[in-house]
Amino acid sequence: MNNESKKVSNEVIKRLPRYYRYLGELLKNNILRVSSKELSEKMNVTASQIRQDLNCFGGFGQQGYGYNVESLYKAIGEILGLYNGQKTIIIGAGYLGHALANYKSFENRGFKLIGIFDTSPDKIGKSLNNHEILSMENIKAFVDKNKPDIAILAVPKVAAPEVAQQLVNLGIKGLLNFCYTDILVPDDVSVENVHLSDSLMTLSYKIANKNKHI
Amino acid sequence: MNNESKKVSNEVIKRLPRYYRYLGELLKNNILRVSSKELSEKMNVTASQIRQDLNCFGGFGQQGYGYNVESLYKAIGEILGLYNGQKTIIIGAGYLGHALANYKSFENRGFKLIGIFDTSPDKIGKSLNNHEILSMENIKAFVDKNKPDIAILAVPKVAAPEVAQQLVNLGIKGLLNFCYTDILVPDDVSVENVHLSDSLMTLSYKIANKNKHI
DNA sequence: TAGATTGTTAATCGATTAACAATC
DNA sequence: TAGATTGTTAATCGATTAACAATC
Repeated sequence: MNNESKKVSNEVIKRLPRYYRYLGELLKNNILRVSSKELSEKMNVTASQIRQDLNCFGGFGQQGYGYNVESLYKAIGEILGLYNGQKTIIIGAGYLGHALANYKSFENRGFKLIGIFDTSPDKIGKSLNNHEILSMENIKAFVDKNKPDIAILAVPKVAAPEVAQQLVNLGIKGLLNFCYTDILVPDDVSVENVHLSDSLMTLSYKIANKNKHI
Repeated sequence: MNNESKKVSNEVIKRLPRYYRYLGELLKNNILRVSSKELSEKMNVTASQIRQDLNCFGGFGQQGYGYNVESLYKAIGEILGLYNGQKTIIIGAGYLGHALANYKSFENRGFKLIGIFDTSPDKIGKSLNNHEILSMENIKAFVDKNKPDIAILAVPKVAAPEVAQQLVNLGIKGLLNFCYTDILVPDDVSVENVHLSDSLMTLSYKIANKNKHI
């Protein structure tokens, strides 16, 4: 579609949310302008990297002045697709599902929670953060009707591959996967994994090998 | 301490848990040996990368044969510090704290949950996965006595910096941070962040820009 | 032994940093 | 205008991949 775009590296993309967060803080503190140098000191990265990263998407700054905080904040939000009102469903109403359903940043960042699903009769029909927990039996009808953009997978690990497959078949194009398994999807579907075990093990490594890194 | 060790890059460290997971699967399926080529096909990485990564820590394979699954699995577990029985506490007994306290992989990977803390009188004294929720007022005494290795931060964002500081002052050397804020710690303390908002935004970007990546 | 596959060195590729002309 | 800071090119650094001798 956009034929002038060169490939933006994954490293850059992973840094965008962090820029967005720091700019949001500045905005909250009524700071109107920031230079790459100032921002780099706050964020503990190089000014050069910030300028390179931003210039993947366009020239947002002004020589001699720096960047307008508000307009850069909005531009990055735009790039991240946060103003698309992405409709989100949560699959699995266990503790993790509860935590996610009550997660404030959700709505704050432009995501709209539109449904929560589970298979357990104990949970179906109950209310969670103003949403009725729906039966997985109704998921097809729901997705056909409401066309969610993102599904958050918070089911037990064993159920993950089947549920993921089902969601992909129904046409969901984005999965946030909390299950401790890699999920195979077609090329036109995006998956982002949150593997708590991996984070915990990485931390464990760092603690165990701290002396080697000082 | 280990003066022959060259610095292991962060990229390599982040991949170790995934190797560990795949080797665990092989082991579960009674597969005794694996070559870097076979593993690379399963994991969708290059065989060269696997061999390079492993050789940061030693020669675990055997020419003409490949790797013994069980001994490599154990070796990586060792490297990750999973057999150190790392004592872990959870700070914050909200939905996220509940999800974490009930997280099975925890104990499966050698971490020992030894305490859960909260500030809310509603929660203190209640039981969570066989642990009594303790008051934050008692944290100093608890840490002094039980010397936990890892603290998982699952408190509201506003409380995060103060609580983190408190934990560091008490001598905790590892923090798993679920709060949406960067935490500043001394050099001898390790922090691993799990920023759900970041993952969600990265996913949002991928969905919004899918066409550019095919 | 012949075949397979490692460990390791060398080549390539990509990401980060530095430098500086352009320009506000 | 002079000073500041960007956008962008060039240099450096590091990570990934390829190649192959060593060896089981």
